[in-house]
Amino acid sequence: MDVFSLFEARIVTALQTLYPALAEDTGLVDKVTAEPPRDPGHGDLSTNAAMVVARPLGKAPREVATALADHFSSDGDVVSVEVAGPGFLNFRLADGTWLDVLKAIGEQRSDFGRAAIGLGEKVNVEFVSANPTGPMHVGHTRGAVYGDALASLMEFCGFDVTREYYINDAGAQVDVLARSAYLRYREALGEPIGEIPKGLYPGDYLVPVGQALAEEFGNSLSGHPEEVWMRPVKQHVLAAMMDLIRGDLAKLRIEHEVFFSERTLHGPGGDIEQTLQWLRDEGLVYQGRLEPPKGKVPDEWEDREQTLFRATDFGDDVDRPLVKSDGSFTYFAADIAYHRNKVLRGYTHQIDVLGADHSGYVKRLQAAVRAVSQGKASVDVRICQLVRLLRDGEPVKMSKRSGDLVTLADVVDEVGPDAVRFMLLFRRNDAPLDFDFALVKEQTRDNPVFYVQYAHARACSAFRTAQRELPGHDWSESAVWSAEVSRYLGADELDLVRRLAQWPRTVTQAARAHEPHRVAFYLHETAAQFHALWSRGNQDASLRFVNQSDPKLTAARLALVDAVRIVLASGLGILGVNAPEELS
RNA sequence: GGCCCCGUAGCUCAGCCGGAUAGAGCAGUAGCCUUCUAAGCUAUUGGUCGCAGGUUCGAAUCCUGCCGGGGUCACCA
Repeated sequence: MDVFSLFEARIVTALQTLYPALAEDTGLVDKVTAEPPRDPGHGDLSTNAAMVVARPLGKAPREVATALADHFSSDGDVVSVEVAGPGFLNFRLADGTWLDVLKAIGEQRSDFGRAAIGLGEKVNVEFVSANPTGPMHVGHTRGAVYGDALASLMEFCGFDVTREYYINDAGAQVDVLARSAYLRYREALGEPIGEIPKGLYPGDYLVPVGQALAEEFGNSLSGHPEEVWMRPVKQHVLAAMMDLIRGDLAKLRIEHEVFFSERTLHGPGGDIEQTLQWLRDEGLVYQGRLEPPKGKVPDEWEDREQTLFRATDFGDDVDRPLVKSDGSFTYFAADIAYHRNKVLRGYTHQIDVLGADHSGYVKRLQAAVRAVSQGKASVDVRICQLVRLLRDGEPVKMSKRSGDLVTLADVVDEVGPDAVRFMLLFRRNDAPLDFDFALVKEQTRDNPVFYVQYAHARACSAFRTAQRELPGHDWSESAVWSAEVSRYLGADELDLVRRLAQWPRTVTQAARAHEPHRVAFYLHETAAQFHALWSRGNQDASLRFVNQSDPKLTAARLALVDAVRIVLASGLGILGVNAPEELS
């Protein structure tokens, strides 16, 4: 139950009743908004309706507003309507309306706020897709958490979501990986290997892979040319790397439903060839030359005729090569085929979560999806900006060359999945982020993760307190909801209900914008309001949720506390953060 | 040089599809615990929303140009 969207619909209906000319205007619903005013002094709900329709009606905004106000003045849910400013309409809603919301929370519980805007539509969220050449490093973490939370958020809004991981297992880097693993295999057989040659992966994580290879194959792969061992080693090491990555993701509570292998797109008759043929049939491929990039020309620039995709027809800046000089397909050719594959699997809504270094890649992906779906599908490419790790206020240095990258596992093991997830989601994805170890591990209100979890734990503790101080009553979470909330809840409590009533609205807006950080901010603000209400009991014991002399009052207040708990748990659930019942 | 992202209080950042007097946290200042609820709360100081135009009833928000910071730029993945 979303009070605001409910009123939005009623206001539109009222407008069309008052002004039949508006019945034709189907765009009206999109333009008219009903939202909580920024200044609570303006009431509970404010609409721009009069200002939006005034011009097409040829009337003054305030005149329309007055007519609307009259229309709603006899409404039972409305206590007062006022025309304000240039033509705003400010509603003050009856307490009963808010108490209805509270009851709805008690009835719907974890389903409160769940929306149907997705209409079961299929959405594919592709995220992480880290190269399968080693463990995940911190740079991958943000995209991983963002993609997962976004997927959960959209599921909560009624989308049929698939979490997908694209495995880049087709390029030359995988051969390098196999060679690196082969070296470790020889090492495991007791051969001296000395320094890891340049160009191979030096990481220790390949040592166990070499040992496993030795166990599986004995020395049967030893002393043979690459043609003999490349296939089995590659297969083995790829599987091992994906296990490693899945393990890293599991630490963050992330699980993909689909792992899509790039390799399966290649080969005769494969998706890439089919896609290329299809593009040729559509006249979207041609042989041509590209201008060298403006500014500084790369040293190895070679002017040659290439097989090009007409990306500019679909909004890209230049046409893009599909075939490399050695005759193999470009990465982008595979990517077109991959996104076409997703379209053929029925995903008209695609979301790609990429790292900051891929920002230049956005337009060509959108062009690709537009082309292969003939405009029927679209992809929203979300770029996650860099995370800077801080320890004692100093940036943590990460050198790729020396191999001392900070891994995802290092960070999660140190601060825990809850803190990592919340901190990364407590910021817009497209803004850079500082991750301060000291702050994230702190257990004070300065740490937003802790602050929200503490609010949840406090809510739970109120029930335990009731049990202790008022024994003999049923203080289960289901029992308190039979309380007479209308009789016992005061103005400050209703203010908290007003905030809880914004939860459904927050959810749908965050989902539409693909911005899970809005959920995190909402939770933080809700926690703050709850903490404030709680603390009134420090000054005045009669304001405490648990009142030893009045079980009925206690029950009513605990219903509210439970509602807070439900919404906090629901939001934390979407973010993939635990909602602990008590803090240790 | 092209493209993308960012520019809001001393610091870190929100600002919902354009909405009313631009918000929060930190830092600063002034308060609240011999803990049934202080891992918390209350009050308060502080801003030419990078600059200049445009669109309109109304712009931090949309458009254009500039300034500053970051990323990226045939064939790598």
